Amino acid sequence: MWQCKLCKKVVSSRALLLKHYRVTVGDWDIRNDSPNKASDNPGENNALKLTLPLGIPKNVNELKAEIENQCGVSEQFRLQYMDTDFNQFLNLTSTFDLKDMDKIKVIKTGVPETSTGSNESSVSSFNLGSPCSGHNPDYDTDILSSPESRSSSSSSSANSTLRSEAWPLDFRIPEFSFDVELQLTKGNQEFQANGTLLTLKPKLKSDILESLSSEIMKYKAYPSDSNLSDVCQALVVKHPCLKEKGSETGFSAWKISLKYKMSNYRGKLKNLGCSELVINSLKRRGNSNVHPNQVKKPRRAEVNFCPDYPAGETRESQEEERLVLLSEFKKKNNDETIKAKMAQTFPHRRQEILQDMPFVADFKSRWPALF
DNA sequence: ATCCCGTGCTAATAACGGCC
DNA sequence: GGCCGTTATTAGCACGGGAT
Repeated sequence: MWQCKLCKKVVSSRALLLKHYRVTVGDWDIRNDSPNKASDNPGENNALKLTLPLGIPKNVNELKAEIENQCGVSEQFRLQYMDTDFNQFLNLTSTFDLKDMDKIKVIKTGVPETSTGSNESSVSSFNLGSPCSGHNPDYDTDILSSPESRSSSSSSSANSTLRSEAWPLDFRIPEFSFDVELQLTKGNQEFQANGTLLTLKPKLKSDILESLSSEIMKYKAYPSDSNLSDVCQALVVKHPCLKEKGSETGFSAWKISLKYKMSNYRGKLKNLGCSELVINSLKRRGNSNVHPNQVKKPRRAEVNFCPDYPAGETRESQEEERLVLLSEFKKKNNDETIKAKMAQTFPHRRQEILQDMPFVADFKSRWPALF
C-alpha cells in the first residue's frame, strides 16, 4: 500500500499514486483596484504556491474557486498564464493550457459579482477578430465565468445560448432520463455478468442521442470529428453495454449517428430561432451568393459567438441602448456606466458583426467604446 | 497556377416507427 | 391509414491541401 504525502490517501499500487499539481499564483495586478482597496492587495511580486490535489481543474471556474479558497481572493478576478511559446502572460481561457508547475497571474477586475459587464464586454473584444479590435484590458475578464456568476438577465432561459465553458478535456456524459438510465443500468449489469451487449431499441437510441446533442450544444454547435469521438468514447466507457461489435473503436456507428443527430438538431434549433444557427441558413441569405459551406462558426476557444438577445430585448431596444452609450462615452470619468452599457449591448454587437458584416471604420464609429 | 480529392456544410427528402 | 417526429441519405456547393 502507498500513501500520498500530500492528501494522505492510501492507494493499492505505486502506479495509482495521485499526481498533484503545483501552480504558482502571483504577480497580483492592482491596475483595476480602487485606491481604498490597495491595502487588501498583496501587491506585485507577491506569489503563492497553489497545490491541486485533484489535478488541474477541468475548467477555469474550478481553478478560480481553488484560488479563492487557497489564496483568499475575495474579489472578482481574471487569470493569465505564462505561455512558453511567447514567453509572456496570456489570457487563460482553458485549463488545457496549464501544466504542472506553471505560473498564473491573478488580475483583479474589481467588478461586482452581479455585473454582467465585464464578462460579455470582454468577449466582444475577443470575438471581433479584426486587426483593429484592440484588446482593451479595461473590459477584459475571464470569458469562462460560471453561469451562476452572471446576472439574472444573462442566466435567463432566453439567454441560454450564452456559453460558459470551453470544450472539456473529459466529456461528461449527462444523466439520462429515468427510463433510459434504468435500461442502461440493467444493460451494464448484463455486460459485466456475461459480456452481453445491449440491443438498442430505436426509442432508446433516440433518447440517448437527444441528450448527447443537447449536452454538446452547451459547448459547440459544430463539434469537430475529434469532439464527436470524445463524446462517443465517453459514452461507451460509462456505459460499456453500448459498445459495438466489429467496430475498431467500439463507437463508430454512434459517431455517425451523433453527427446526423447534430445536423438535425441544428436544423431544429434554427427553426426555433437560435441566432448562432439562423445566421447560417440559406433561407436567411435569400439570393445572395453565399453557400452553405461558408458557415460562420466560432473560432478556436471562442465562446458566445452569436448570442441571442436577452429576454425582453430586441434589436431596436439594444440600438437605443447603443445611442445612449454613444452619449455616455462623451462624458468624463464614466467608465462604470460604459462598462455596463457595453455588456448590455454585447449581443447586439455580435449580431451586427456577423449579420451585417460592417466595414471596420463604420463599426469603430458606431462602437467607439470598444476601441 | 491548376487540378483533383476529401471534407463539411445546408436543404430536401426517403425511410422508419410510434401514436391516434 | 394518416400524421408526426426522428434518423439516415443524397445532392449540390466551395474550401483546403496535396500533387503536378
